[in-house]
This record gives sequence, C-alpha cells and structure tokens, in this order.
Amino acid sequence: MNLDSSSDSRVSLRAKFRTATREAILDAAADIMGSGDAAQARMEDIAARAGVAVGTVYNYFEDRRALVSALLETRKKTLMEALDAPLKPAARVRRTAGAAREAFESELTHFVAAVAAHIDANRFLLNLLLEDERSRGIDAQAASRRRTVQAELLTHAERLIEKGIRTRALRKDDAAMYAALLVGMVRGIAVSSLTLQKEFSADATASIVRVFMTGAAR
Amino acid sequence: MNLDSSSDSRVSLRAKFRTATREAILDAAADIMGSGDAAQARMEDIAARAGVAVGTVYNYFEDRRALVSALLETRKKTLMEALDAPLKPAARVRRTAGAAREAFESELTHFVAAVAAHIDANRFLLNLLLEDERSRGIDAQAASRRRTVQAELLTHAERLIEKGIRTRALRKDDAAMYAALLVGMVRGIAVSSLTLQKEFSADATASIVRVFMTGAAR
Amino acid sequence: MNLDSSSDSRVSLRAKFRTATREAILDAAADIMGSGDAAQARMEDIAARAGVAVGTVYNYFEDRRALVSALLETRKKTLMEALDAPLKPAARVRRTAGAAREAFESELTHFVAAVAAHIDANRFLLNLLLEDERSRGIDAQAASRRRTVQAELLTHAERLIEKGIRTRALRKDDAAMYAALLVGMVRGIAVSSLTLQKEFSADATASIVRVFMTGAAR
Amino acid sequence: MNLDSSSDSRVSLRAKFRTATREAILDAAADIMGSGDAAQARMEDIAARAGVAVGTVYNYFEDRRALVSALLETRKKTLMEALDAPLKPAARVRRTAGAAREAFESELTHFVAAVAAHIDANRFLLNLLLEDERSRGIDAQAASRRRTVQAELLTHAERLIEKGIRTRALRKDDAAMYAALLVGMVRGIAVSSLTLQKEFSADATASIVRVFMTGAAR
DNA sequence: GATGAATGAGGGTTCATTCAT
DNA sequence: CATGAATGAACCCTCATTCAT
Repeated sequence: MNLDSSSDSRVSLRAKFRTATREAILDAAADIMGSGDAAQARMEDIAARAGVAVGTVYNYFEDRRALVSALLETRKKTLMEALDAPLKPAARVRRTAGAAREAFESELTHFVAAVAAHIDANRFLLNLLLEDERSRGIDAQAASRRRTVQAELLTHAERLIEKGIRTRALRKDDAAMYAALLVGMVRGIAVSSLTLQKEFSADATASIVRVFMTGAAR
Repeated sequence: MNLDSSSDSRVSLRAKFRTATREAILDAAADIMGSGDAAQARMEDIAARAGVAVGTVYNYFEDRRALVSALLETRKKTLMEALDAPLKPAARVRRTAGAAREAFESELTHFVAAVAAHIDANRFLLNLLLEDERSRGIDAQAASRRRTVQAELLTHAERLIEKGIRTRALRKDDAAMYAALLVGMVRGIAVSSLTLQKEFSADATASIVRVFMTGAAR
Repeated sequence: MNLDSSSDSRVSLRAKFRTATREAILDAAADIMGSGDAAQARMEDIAARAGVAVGTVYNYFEDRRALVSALLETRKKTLMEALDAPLKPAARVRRTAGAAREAFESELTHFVAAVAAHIDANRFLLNLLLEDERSRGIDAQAASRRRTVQAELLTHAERLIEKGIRTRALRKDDAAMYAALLVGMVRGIAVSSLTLQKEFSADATASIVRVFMTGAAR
Repeated sequence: MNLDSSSDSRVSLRAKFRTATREAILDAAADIMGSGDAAQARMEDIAARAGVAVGTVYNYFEDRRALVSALLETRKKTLMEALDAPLKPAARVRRTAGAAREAFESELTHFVAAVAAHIDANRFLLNLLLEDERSRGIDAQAASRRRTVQAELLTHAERLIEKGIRTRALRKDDAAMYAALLVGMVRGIAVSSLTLQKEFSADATASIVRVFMTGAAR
C-alpha cells in the first residue's frame, strides 16, 4: 500500500480539517445560541448550520454542555488575550500626579475598548458572555468549576482599579466596588447599543471613561 | 332564591382564595425560576412548590409562557410603583446651582435605592428581571409585546437624567447614554452583591451616586 | 315544621325540575357531540351548554359513558317507538298479490319515513346514531352490552322484510341481506342529505321505496 | 471523493428502509385504529405495534394528524386506483337496449366488487374509510381540505350512474340520489358482514347489483 | 342539590444522545 | 470519521372526576 507515503502531510491535513470543523461547529453554535434562546438551540440545528451531521458534533464535543463550555471558553480566551495585550510597549514614566492619572486613563480606555470590541465582535453572544451562567443549559456544576467571563472580567477590572488606586489616580475606595461599577457601565452601554442596533462606538468608550473618572455632574 | 344573601361574602371568600393561590403559584415560580435556570423550571416543580397540583397551575395561567409573563409583570409593576412613588412631597425650592444638584442627587439616590431594594427583594430573580427576555422560555413575540423591565428601567432613568440636565445638575450630554451607564452601574453592583451573597447595601447606593456624579478620580 | 305540609306537590315539582335538568343536559350533549367529534366533547362544555356546573352533570349521570349511553338510549327509544307505532289502525285484508305488495310498500314507506324523520330530528347525531359504537368514547363493553341503534334498526328491518317475504311481496331471498341493503340505502340518503344540508325529503323516501322494490333499471 | 461510487446503492438501501418503516407504521396505525376507536389509539401503541420507538413515528409523520391523514390517503388511493382500473379493454359494442344494460351492469359489478374488495382488505378500517371524518382526531380543517373517501366514492358512483342514464340502462332520475343509494347499499352490506365476521362475498355483490337494477319485489 | 376549583393520571411531542452503516 | 435514523426519558398540557363549600 502506498498509504504511508504521504502520511505526514496527510495527518497534518487531517488535523487542519479537524480544527476547521471544530471551529465551524463553534461558530454555528454561537450563531444559533446568539440569536434567540441559548437553551432553545437544538443540537441538530447547530449541526445543520455548521454543515455537518449531528453525530459529527458528538465526535468533537462530549455532549451539549461540553460544546457550550467550549464556546464560552474560546470567546473568553480571546477577550482575555485582548485585555492582557501590552498597552504600550514602553511608556516613559514621569512621576507626576497628572501623569499617573493620564496613564491610568490610558489603561482604562484600553480595557473598556477591548471589552467593547469583544462585544461588537460577538454581538449576540452578549447574554452568554456577560451573564450569569447558571442558566443557559450549563449546569451549575460546570458553571462553578469554570470561571465565568463575568468573573474573569471583574478580576481584570479589579486589578486595573487597584493599580489606579496605588498610583493615586483613583480615590482610595473599595476596588471591588469600583470594578463592579465599571464593568456594569460597560455592560449598560453594550446592552443599550445592542438594543438600538448600533455599534459600541468610540464615543461610548470615551464617555464611560470620563464618567468613571469625573462623573456626570456639571 | 335566597342563595344570593350569602353570595357576597362567599364570592369574596372564593376570590380571596383565588388570589392567594395565584400569588402562591407566582411565588413558587419565582423561587424555582430564580434558583437555577428559568427555562429549566418544570411546571410540576412549580406546582409542587406552590402546594398544588399541576392542573391547578393551568387553572390560573393559560400556559407556561403566560405564567412567566405574569411573574415578570407583577415584579415589574412593584418596581415601577416604587420608582414612581413621590420622593418628598414638597422640597423647598431654592434657585441655586447647588440646590439643583442637591435635588437631583436626592432623586438619583431615590432611584438607585428603589432599584436596589427591588433587587434585594427578588434576589434570585435578577436574571429574569434585568436581563434580555429573549431567552427564558418567553417567546420573542411576548417579549417584544411587553416592555422589558430593563427597557422600562432605562426609560425611567432617562427621564431622571433629562431632568438633571434641564436643571443643570448634569453636564449636557446624551441622556440615553447616561441612563445606560447608570442602570449598568446598578446592575454591576447587584450582580456582584449577588455573587458575594451580600445585600445591596446603602453604602453601595451612595457609591453609585457619588461615582455617577463626580467620578472616581482623585 | 311545616315542611311536610306541601311535600307532595313539592316533590313532584322537584321531580319535574330534575327531569328538566336531565333533559337539558342530554340536549346539550347532543348539541355538542353532534357538531364535531363526539370524543372531543368535553364534560365542561356540555355542562356550560346546559347552563349548569360540571358537578351537576355528575349528579345526573354516573360518568361520561353513562351520559353518552343515556343519550343514545333516549334517541333510540324515540326511534323505536316511531317504528313500532301501528301503521294503520285496521287495513282491510284482501288476499290478492297486488294487495300484499301494496300493504308491504306501505309498511316499508312507514319504516323509511320514520327513520328519515328521526334522522332529520337529530341531524348531527347521525354519526352517533347510525354508526358503530365501538368508537365515540363508549367503551366496547358498554357498546356490546347495549344493543346499538344500528343493530336495533337492522332487526326491525329484518322483521319487516321477513313479513314481506312471507306475504310474497318480496322475492324469497336472504332477509338479512335485504335488510342490510335497505338500511344502507336510508343511511346513504341521510349522509348525502346531511352533506348537502338539505332535509331528508319525502321524495327521497319514495325513491328508496321504489328502488328497493323495482330497482333502477329502465 | 470516491464516496459517491457506492452512494447509489446505499441511498437506495436507506430509501428502501425508510419506505419499509413508513409502511410498517402506517400498517400499525391501521391495525390499532381499526380495532377500536381511532381517537383512542395512542401514539405509543402504534409505535410499539410497528416495532419502533415513539420518536421514530415522529421522524416519519409530523404529528398524530399527519399520520392519520397519511393513512387515509394511502387507502383512498388504493381504492381509487382499483375503481379507475379499466374494466375490459374493449367490449364489442352492439347497439341494443339489452347490450347497454349488460354493459352497465358489468361496470356496476366492477364498482361494487372493487369497493367490496377494498373493504375486505381493510376490514377494520371501515369506520375510518367510509365515515365522516370530522371525528377521529382529524381536525375539521384537514378533513375539508382533503376529499373524504366517502365523497370520492360518491363522485365515482355518480359518474357511473350518469353513464348508465346516458346509455339508457337506467331510468332517467336524479343521478346523485341513485349514487347515494348505491353507496349506501354497499356500506350496508359491508357493515353487516363486518358485524357477522364474514367476508363481503361475491353473492353480496351480485345481490346489490340485482336489487339496484331490478329491485326486491317479486 | 348546585357549584367550580383541585386533582393527577395520561397522552402528545421534543430532542439529546447512540450506533450501525 | 461522517452520517442520520432510532431511541426513549422527560416535559407540557388536557380533562374526566372528586369534594368541600
């Protein structure tokens, strides 16, 4: 048999196919779960959207929960990577109060913008991404085993806020509360932009940063 | 016939029972849907929790969707009534900038506190109350026919913000965006307090108001 | 107590009420079962149509089957009485072939007309009346215990036919088969008149008699 | 891909299985609905009788109504095809009154025999086949959309009768009424043979034809 | 007796999952 | 590996029947 001759390249080809199929299924799941009710998304519909048979989905994911988990995981990963991306390769550090605040605002903007971009990219996955996962066909166990996007986001925000407090850019207050407020603001804008069918604009990002920093009072 | 003589009291008695049962079912639904996934709540469980048979539930609500709708409707109504409650019968009106801001902050605090109280009262219904209703076993049609709590809340907030702008308590900016930010902040704290199993404290309310008004910057 | 004083008349009054209510329920059942599917008729609907509560129906009839049975029984009784009604008080008897045939045709017409009238009177009960009762929410047991209208009708027809054969009005053939043919013809016209929303006319009766006697050939 | 090479046989194999299963389900439905009440036939029983799981039934038929409809449709089709089958390719045509009548009787016999055969073949489906379909778990809509076997049969009979009238084999009378009588006779015999557990004999067919043509009079 | 709310067994239907091809 | 028909537990809902008032 000459089957062995090209086996190396073929294996990698296969691997590529596998990955592609996996992605297709995940994308299909995102599509279907995004538009409408996640719990309503039927495995068969997801498979159909992905262009494969139901059985194939089960070749890639243990079961429904595994699929949903994987979906959330990939999206979370993307977001987290964006958040972790170095802000500016190197910022010259001047030790001024103004500079500290400027630096913090920069990072804050980065954070908000990253989340905003992520939301735009995943539009209708918003529910799945920013909500409590007890629902959504993910059993409580799985939800508590993994860290929610929500939780992860909060942690990120907290770290950011703490840094802001440390550098005296922010008032010394409960970092956790500030983080919750910040993430809440982002979500607020996200939901409203989703409802209004608009993009999460740069303006919105700026507004969040400004209100968070100096409030809305005149 | 003398059947009518006692009919009044009898009718009212029956009516009272009917109302009580209805409430019991709604409460049961809130319990069951709150703790866990709304879409997962089985009619039988709801009935059991309410202490009635399945059939009884269907004597009070057309079907599953009608039950969920009614549940949301009652809770929404409570919240709206709280929001609409007169702040203070009459505040002496001084025409100062400071006074305007003071007045606005007062109303803002009222708003935030009312929502906070509502959230505390309904703890686990948070998902149902503040989230997109496309999900949750409520069909899209019903969801769009009724106004979401979310939407209602935003409208309320917008009105409040507009007033703030008019009285020059707030910077002249997009009221809709401010509203979204405000509601988002409240939700952020709510989610985090829910996660941490704490109450939505008065402190939190004050923080929201302060950050919204003057920001977090030092 | 003076309760006893008028008890006699009161009892008969009560009895009258009871009978009236019973009739009302039976009529309601006939209405509801007639228009549509008998098996689909809900006890509550029947009660509503009769203007009483469900419970009341159960005060008059053991259960659903008893109600349906009673309904069929009353209608059957009416029909049977009509069929059994004396044809002509006294027919002078001449011993001619022509006379025998004339006499038979007379009775035959009586029979057909009686069934036709009954069908007209019960229009939509046709299904229940002329069909196999295995269906219709009557369990097989009850159906075989009682004699079906259908069966009763056949017996009547057979007796008639036998008489016709005996008096030499008819060809000597299987009476049972003739009976089946005759009843079938009546039913055929009944169904078609029901479909066409017309009455079961005297013409039709005549046609049946003529075709049965002399056929349709030219 | 060489997947296609064997696809033909594979597809046809699958298709064959599909058809076989479908038939099995229809047969099972006929069995269960025939013996007893159609409205009483449970999907689970039908599935069991067909040797499949409930879900499988739903893979082949949208829902209960679709199944019943399909069942009636297939049986109707068979009957109609039998009725439409050419009687005798070519009958030498003599233009005599006697010949016309002979020809008509031939066709009449064909018609009656075909219906008789169909009834024998479907024995217990009689109810479903020759009755009003308003009942039987077929909603009124579906029933009126499709032409009832009953109606179809009448139309056929009418055409036949009209031809008989045209060729002067029959008395010139209302064709519709004759048709109703004829179908009624067939049904009458069918019901009675069903009740007596006998076959619809050739004798019966002959009797129907004779009575229809020349009556029962001596 | 009349009432009508409560009951709960029973039936239709869905859909995640399996497995022979 | 892909396929997609088969499976059957599980869930929503109906409605005959009961019984406290």
